[in-house]
Amino acid sequence: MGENNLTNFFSEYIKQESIFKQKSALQNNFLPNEITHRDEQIMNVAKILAPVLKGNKPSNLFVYGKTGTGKTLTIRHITENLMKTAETQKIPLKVIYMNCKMGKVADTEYRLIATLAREFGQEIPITGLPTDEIYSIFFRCVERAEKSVFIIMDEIDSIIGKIGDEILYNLTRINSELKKSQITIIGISNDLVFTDNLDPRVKSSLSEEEVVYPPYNAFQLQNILRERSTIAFREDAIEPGVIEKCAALSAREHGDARRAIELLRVAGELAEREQSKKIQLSHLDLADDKIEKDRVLDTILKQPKQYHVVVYSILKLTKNSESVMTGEVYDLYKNVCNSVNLRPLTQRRVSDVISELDVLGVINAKVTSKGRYGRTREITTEVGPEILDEAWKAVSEELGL
DNA sequence: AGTCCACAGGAAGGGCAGGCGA
DNA sequence: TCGCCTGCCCTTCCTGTGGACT
Repeated sequence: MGENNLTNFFSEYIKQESIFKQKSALQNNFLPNEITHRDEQIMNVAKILAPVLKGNKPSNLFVYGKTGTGKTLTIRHITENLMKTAETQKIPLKVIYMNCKMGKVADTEYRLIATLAREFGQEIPITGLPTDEIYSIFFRCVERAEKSVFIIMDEIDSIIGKIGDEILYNLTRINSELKKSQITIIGISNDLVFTDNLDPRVKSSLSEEEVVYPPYNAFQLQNILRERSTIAFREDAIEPGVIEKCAALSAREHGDARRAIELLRVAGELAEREQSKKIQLSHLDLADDKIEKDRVLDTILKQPKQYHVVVYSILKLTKNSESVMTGEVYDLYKNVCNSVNLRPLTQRRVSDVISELDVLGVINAKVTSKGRYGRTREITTEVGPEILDEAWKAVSEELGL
């Protein structure tokens, strides 16, 4: 492309009206004014938390629901409103939001409590203090603040899985020693059976109240998408039927609104890149593929090198035949390892790698018996051919083959 | 009915990194 | 800062097994 062409392209690009009016409305940290189809949950949570406005301690609360059911969104919505009211009424309230999945912030007991204490302006060394000390520092901070404190622990299942439930026990116990302040814990979890694995003492004190968020159905997703799209897109930027199809595609999975919104955003981006004036049904299909492709590629590339060799071997073998067996994969795997100077893992381990890849949804591996010819896994690749191609290219390149 | 293939997948332990308490 | 502990990856060794073949 010559220089003039390029200049033309850029000036044309500026002139071209964007499909988007406010793209941030489709970003996942967007906080809409109105939340659709969650009235019941919002009212329940609001009733549980409201006593704080009269100086009483609200019950601890647990919120369950699969991803994209509006848990984080509604809790943020409610607490923000609560804060406003508390401010005008001069009620001392502090809300701390923590996402427990964020590494380095809240992935150990020490860090988590330290993060909480820092919220009160307390300086805490990154390491070095005994955990007891951290607790008492935190305790003093809270007591000095003379406030009602809400601690929102999002994705709480992920830390409890990692560091155990003792931390929750300690946090709830602190409460009985506080005189001028009080702590209310709001746990948010994707895992519906999460509390079953908790220590009974923790369980009873923590899930004093529970609110469950069911998945959205296709109809509800449509409404949500409509609402967001009127903010996000120019008028008439969407062909009829697009919203309906987008909702249907996502409802088919498990009513994940986050995914539905992402799908619409990616479709919009693709439409814009094609310089199309409207989002069409075909853009949705492309977006669906793109998201899946990115997901698969992402998960593959995130794995260590050994896994790449296994994936490489599987992809190479499945080019010629529908399905392959563990043994074939392992033979090729060993050869490939030799040619890229990598010490091969044992078959036992590769067998585990294969089943891990299966769990990740990169491949399909089913144990079958071939009778006289043994028992093995039948490995197939279920994702589309163009995804395989990209994966193949990425992995080959990475291995230098 | 019995054999036997080609693995699956459990158990135990080695070795290593990274975090923890002192 | 250093040893200790823990969790993770991996190996070794092992037993288990569905069904085509004899």
